[in-house]
Amino acid sequence: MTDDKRDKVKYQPSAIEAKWQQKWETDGVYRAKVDWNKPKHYAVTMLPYPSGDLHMGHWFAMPPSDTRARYMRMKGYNVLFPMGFDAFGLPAENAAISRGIHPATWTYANMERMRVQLRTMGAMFDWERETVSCEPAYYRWTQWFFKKFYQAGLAFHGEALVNWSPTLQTVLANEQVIDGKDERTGQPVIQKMMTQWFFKYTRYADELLDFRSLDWPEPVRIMQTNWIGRSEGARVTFTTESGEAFEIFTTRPDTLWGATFMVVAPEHPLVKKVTTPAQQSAVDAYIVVAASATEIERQSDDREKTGVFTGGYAINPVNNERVPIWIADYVLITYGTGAIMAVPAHDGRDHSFALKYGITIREVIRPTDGETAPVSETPYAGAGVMVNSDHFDGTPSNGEKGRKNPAISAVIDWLVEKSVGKEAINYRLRDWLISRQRYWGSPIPMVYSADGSVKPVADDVLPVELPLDVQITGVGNPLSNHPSFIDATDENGNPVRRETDTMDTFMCSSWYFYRYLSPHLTTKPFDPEEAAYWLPVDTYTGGAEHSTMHLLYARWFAKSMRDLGMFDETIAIMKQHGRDSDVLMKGEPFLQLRNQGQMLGEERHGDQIIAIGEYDSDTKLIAHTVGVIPKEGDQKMATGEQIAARTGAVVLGEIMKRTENILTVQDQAGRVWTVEVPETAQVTIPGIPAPNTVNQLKHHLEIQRMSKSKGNVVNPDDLVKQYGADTVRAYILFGFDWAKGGPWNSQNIQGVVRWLNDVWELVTTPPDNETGDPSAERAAERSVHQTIKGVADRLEDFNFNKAVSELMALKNELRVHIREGKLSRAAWHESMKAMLLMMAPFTPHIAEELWERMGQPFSIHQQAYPVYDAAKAADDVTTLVVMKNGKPIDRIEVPATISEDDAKALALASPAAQRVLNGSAPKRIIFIGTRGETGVLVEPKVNIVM
RNA sequence: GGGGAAAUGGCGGAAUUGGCAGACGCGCAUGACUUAGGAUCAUGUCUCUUACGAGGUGAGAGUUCGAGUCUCUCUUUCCCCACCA
Repeated sequence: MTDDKRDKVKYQPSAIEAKWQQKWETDGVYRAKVDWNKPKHYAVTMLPYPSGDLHMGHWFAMPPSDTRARYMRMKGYNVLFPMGFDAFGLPAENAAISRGIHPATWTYANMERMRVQLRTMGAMFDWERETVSCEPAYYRWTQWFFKKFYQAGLAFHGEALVNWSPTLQTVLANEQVIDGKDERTGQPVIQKMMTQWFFKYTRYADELLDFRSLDWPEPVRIMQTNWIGRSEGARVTFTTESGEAFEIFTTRPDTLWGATFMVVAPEHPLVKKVTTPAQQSAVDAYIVVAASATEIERQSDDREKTGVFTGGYAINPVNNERVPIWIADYVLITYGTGAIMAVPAHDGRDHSFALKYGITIREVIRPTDGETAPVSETPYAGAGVMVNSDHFDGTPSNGEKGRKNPAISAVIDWLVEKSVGKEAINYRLRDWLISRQRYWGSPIPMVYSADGSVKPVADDVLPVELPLDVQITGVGNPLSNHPSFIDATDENGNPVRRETDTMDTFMCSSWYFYRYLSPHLTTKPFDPEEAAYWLPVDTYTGGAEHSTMHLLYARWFAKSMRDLGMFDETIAIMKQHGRDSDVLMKGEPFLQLRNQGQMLGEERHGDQIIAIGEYDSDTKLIAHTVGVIPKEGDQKMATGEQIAARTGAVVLGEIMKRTENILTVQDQAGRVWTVEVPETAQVTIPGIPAPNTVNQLKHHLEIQRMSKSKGNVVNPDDLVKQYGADTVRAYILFGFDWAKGGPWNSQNIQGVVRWLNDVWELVTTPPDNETGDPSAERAAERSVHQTIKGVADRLEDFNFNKAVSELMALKNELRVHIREGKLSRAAWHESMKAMLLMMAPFTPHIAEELWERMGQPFSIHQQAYPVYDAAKAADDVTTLVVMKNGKPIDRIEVPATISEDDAKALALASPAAQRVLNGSAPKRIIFIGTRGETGVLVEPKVNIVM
């Protein structure tokens, strides 16, 4: 290394990153302004909850989204990429309870810290549009939406089960309840009915099933479809012996004649009316037990299906048969009508219930083909013909649901004629329960008059402000204990009592991307002038865990807003500008959706294992005994080593991987062993009762979610300090499949450290030569243009890791040419410029710094993405792969313009082909190859079939 | 229980439409340079085989000239299930 180079300025992220972040901010480089002369791109990444510190999960979500947004900007779009905080929620109250800090103090302090941290990402957030959901200026409009929905009949009062802690006199979140007990106090939690506010979610159920205008991942569409859970069937009215009518929903009205008992949810109002004195105590006891289980537990098969006979009977309207009414917790009051007819012959759950309690099983659908076990043994849910069903006997039931099944169709018509039932569609989707009995949320802007009637507060007094002078103790609801909040007067001066429920925070996050458009507007939730230009969101990115709830709520909101005319003004302005407004009429907030995966904690070192057996090869052991040695078990480990020394046929080390019964074990010397554990081997795992199996060893090598309690949290601030934001960004983009996530690895980051150092070195060290080697310069130009296309294609598809790998490969190749002195200064200049432009979305700071050092005008982030030239990217030669039955046997360099016939001839003449053919004639010769844009053959292959 | 996804070298991952499996990195090995190296540079690095070759994408079957990719069965792991956000 020459002295000249040693004196050069090294790449020091800390010296450049803060400088450029400040410059970008002062120059307003990322301010997004409406400009009808430019195409727009509205990119949103799900806004964070201000939990305290920015964690790797935020870094994993945001910089990639930023990279994509920056790329779109360089492609010529006017890009809006805002940021905000979803600032209401439970953790703030938990902090208040455990640390005595007011939720507002805690939340605002967290946001202050996170803003600073967010800025270190070097993202193009337009901070002038920052939106914070817990500010009165924001939740004023959240309340306004509630009021509009209420006035339109979309909001209503209803009953719902909640987790109620009698000790704390408060409602608990599901996550606060563990094994039926409050996680904080360990006191029992029961399921209690409460009057709550709902939105009519199911009104849009069918429209929400339509994804035709959306570019969304298939799994999300499937999950939402299943979540909505549309099922076709019938509602049938049964009556009790005393004449009480009640409805059931069934998808199988064709099996009505096989209903040998009824099951109602323990919470069903009918229970009180039909329970006989003899059964009263058993029913009461069962209801108490059922109240302690959550819905997920109740639907779980881990629990045995239980139930109690009420003593009451219903009359089956189709045959006037007397059927017993049971209660069982597998029937949920929140689904359907909370009551079912049980047909044990043709439903699995009903079948096991009937067997357990000795209830009659009657076949009413008989399979027409094949041998089938009798229904007394196995329920039958397939196609067949109706039997034991009066005049319907012989009607074919084809196994389909709804009208597509002739048996169901015929029975429904008959039920209607008899006025005992009707065709019905049931949704698994329930109405949206938006009430929360919590403090730290937006108050619901409703008041109760003395006569018990309820009405919204007047628009001009919105927002109903959340009082700050409250004591958060964890007992009771602070708002219910706050007289000056509760007692109010209406616009006529009459005394009223305020609603003390606050809103589900999903309400806040259902419309924040409209508020970004005009966060300071005081007259409307959003400015139609801005909305007409920016809406809808073009690209929405975030975690897949929001697939069903948040995303469905936001879609519901958009459809409701559309139908309430809230986009009318916006649409009028769009039309003035000649923009297609149909996109808003679809009521879809996010046109394109992409999910990132989850960042996991660094792989934990697993426990040591000792495997004793016989060597099968130098690196493989067949074990007859396998034991786990806990980390703290040093003495035992010493014993293990002694055994190792004595017998030799021992492997002692850490499990790296397990596939079936094959363990990969790394010993302390770093050698990797394969340990096969036959079924006969004895496995000992401390803490797990014997006999143990090799499958249970999985717990000893698990990769874990990052969490403070597990002590595997990687702090992004430390990484930024150590490596710089660009390096952290680059590693996140390069080291993972973004859609999948994965475990953090602190070693792998070295790869991108070297990449950026190399780029720095290349750009800051111009070659001296005025002329270069033409073929090398052509090769460099070709690589640059292939990379321009490669990176762009990858970014379109959110394949960040492959995009970075192509940039690395380009750097590698250019470096070789430059080191060999084969690029002229001009060629170097051109290729470096293109490389920096391509890098700018990924590593914005170093790209800007080097751009400046090359004497280019500020800012690189206001330049266009390099233009791809197919002719310059074209290859002169390509590799022809010769295959035998699909397996490559030879490779031949050929001109890229080679014809199919020439390729076949060359392949057959190749030495490898001659050898495998050995004089015989091939069965077939298949040519595989596509012509690229320039007519050049891409990956030509010849497959010789023998 | 219901729903969704995933499984590729020692590790992260790549393979765009069914067409050269392992790109790009990490790590490791050997060498060079160095007072030094956790810097840098060079070379190598799926497995088996002395070689010729053969095999190989969680397991098993199938479709195909050709399967990591499509179909079926199975195993394992992760995520979501309505008051966490």
